[in-house]
Amino acid sequence: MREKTEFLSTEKCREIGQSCVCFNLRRAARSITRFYDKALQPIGIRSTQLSVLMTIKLKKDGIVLSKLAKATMTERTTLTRNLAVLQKNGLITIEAGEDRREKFIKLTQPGEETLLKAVPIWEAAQKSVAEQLDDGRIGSLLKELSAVTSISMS
Amino acid sequence: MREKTEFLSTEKCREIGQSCVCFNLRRAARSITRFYDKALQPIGIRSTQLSVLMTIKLKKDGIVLSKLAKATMTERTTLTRNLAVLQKNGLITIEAGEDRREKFIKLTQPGEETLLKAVPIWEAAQKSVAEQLDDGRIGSLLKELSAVTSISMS
DNA sequence: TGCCAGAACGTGTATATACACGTTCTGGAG
DNA sequence: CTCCAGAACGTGTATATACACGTTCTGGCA
Repeated sequence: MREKTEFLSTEKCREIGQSCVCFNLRRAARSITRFYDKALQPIGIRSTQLSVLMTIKLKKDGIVLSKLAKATMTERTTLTRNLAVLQKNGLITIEAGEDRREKFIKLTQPGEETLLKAVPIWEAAQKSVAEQLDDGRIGSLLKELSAVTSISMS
Repeated sequence: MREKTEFLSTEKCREIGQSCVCFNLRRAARSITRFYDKALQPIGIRSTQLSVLMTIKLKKDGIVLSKLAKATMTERTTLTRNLAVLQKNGLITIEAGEDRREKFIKLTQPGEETLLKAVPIWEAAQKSVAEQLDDGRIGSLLKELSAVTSISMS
């Protein structure tokens, strides 16, 4: 067992920084989030909230918390906190189900109206992104993101 | 000005959810972060912290906070908080520069050692991701992420 | 019927993120 | 030299994220 002179070259660091899927994905997410959030600012919601509202809207008569968590692929406890904000702002209601363990999430009227106002804003933002990427690249990007999302923890 | 019966179809919602770059990027980022974080758990750092340490390592004699923020594309005030954790855990030092407005960030010895231990872990995680995506797709993914990251706020 | 495994959920704690606003400091214009 | 515009940074506040742990409740088994 002789002493090894371990050494981490700056080259190696640079290579890791440039190729790390996690870092590059997180950085892109921060950037795109700032972009969408700024666009949504006039109607007082953020991109995360929009995606939650959209997912709730998919179910006519409300959706159970844990189902919503599964649909958005958010940690359940994260979603609990996110929903609390939406409830505070009057965009959703949270009520106990018949099975009293369950929480039913529903859109309120203001929630519906916010969604309506959000759609053209979202479309403009999405269009802007599509234009700033080469056309067609959004399709392959989404496909690759989907693959990343379903990476298993084995 | 007649009353419009505004209506948001579930079809539209589904389409938005499936094509929204922001939502899909954030979701993928959450997923990949969980993956890398779990891998890094044995050495007590997270993926975000690893990328910060790596970026610091790129500069021999420390780096000024705002430069580091630019390099990692993190909000400066976000980085301030992230660095506080690394400092608390003894991985970096933060000291005032000659220009007393500036803060110099440097790796400590434990910080260096943590980086060394992180490299093989990172390589294994990255390799695992590469295998679960089709080969070559990482390259195009990184290219598209780079394009997304540089989207302008115009 | 009584009981318990498991489902569904909340809370405590910690990190990550960003905007608005305030503070300190430097360098140069006058 | 004085003063101030701008640089560099911190703090308050709010949202987003996730793990560990605890609580409540349901349905089925003995």
